[in-house]
Amino acid sequence: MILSGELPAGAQLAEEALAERCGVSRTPVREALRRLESDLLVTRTDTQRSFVADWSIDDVADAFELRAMLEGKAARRAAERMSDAALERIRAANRRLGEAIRKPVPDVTGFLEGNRDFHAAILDVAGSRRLAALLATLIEQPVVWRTAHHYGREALHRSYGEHEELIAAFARRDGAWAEAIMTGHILRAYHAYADAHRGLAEQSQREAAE
Amino acid sequence: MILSGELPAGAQLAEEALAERCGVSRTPVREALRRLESDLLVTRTDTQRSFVADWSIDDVADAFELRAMLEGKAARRAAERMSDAALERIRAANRRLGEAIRKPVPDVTGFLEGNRDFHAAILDVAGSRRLAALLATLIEQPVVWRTAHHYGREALHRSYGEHEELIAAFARRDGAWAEAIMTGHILRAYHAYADAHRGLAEQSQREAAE
DNA sequence: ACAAATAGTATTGTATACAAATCTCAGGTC
DNA sequence: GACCTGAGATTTGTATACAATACTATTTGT
Repeated sequence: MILSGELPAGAQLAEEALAERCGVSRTPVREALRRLESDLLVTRTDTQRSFVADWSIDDVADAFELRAMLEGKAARRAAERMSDAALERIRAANRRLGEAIRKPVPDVTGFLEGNRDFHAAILDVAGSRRLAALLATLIEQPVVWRTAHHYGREALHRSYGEHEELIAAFARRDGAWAEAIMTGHILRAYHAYADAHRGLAEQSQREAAE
Repeated sequence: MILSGELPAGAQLAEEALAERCGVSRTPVREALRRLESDLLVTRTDTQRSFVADWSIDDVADAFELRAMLEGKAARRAAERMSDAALERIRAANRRLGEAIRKPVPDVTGFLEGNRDFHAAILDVAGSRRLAALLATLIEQPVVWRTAHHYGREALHRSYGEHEELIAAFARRDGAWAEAIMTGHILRAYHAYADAHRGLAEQSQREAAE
């Protein structure tokens, strides 16, 4: 509900109300709220009231910056530990992603699935449960999720191309190269989002002026 | 209980049993288990049974490596945003730490408090809620907690000295310098732990041989 | 008119009951 | 002897009730 915007930023999340809305009791709602809070999607006041977190543009930059660092680190470790079997799995994920975006109408859902598999496979090879746990809290964020739908065809193809370059770095077991490409890959995604967001903000300003 | 070793690695954590042991109902026990699970202090099987996580030496290395990276990043950001007031707060924390270790019998608890304040102040100045959230899951770990008690007087003084050097980097607003010192500071703590741990392992092997 | 107090409402915390899933182990089969 | 099967015991998931806390709005005193 938060991701889809059904619950706007700042809305109070009363357990009872959510429970009724979802057709369950307060117990599972409480656990969900705790999890969302640890992901910073929900904030709590000092008196334990929950609200939908308000993601300022600075928060978004912050999240992307950290994600760039951690995914870069993961790519470096993955390159240093890459097996032939794992490399093939990563290649397969990017092939699927490539097919999705070459369709007459780009298949954004297919792109997202391939993208997820691609990054998950790298994280597996990196072999750090802790790194995986930290990244898990950063990747399923509202911003990441909404971004892809704003992508144009050329942005999708650029992602595919960067993935291919990562695969080249993995094939050579070059950790430094892999880290550099991955860091750039994430930061480019951030700027694509920031540009789109700026565009949207200006558009709503124009609308307000009319 | 996990930190003190009262619950050994691998022990099953049944909600009912813990609830009785702590004199509360299952509800708060469940929430605590979820939190500990997200900190990787507790693991769950695919069928939702909880056990005390087994921290291999590789897991410890993993945690320290990530902590070194993230605290290094925090130190860099802090140096770039440092105010005079914040710098004074950091200096005060290290003064307290210095007094604790100069006593006839080093005050380890005082050292730990000063150390915590020192690192917390840096994290505040770094100004990234997200970075703070990620680090929170890494710092209160069993290993970190037990390590300080193995420290000798010279190790405590070395920590104090490294903190002083960090303060010098902060005073000059030199992010790269601060990051380098902080990364080294954490990695040195890791190797101090690893050495002590190796010593303990050999000792228990000798005991088993008798 | 403004601030403090207070009563009533809303919300969260905890305990408990029962349902659903999982595990254990004895007994049977090949 | 190894492997399946199923009944009983354990354990977790969810619903619900009540207690404790926090919020809101009205009243009351200055």
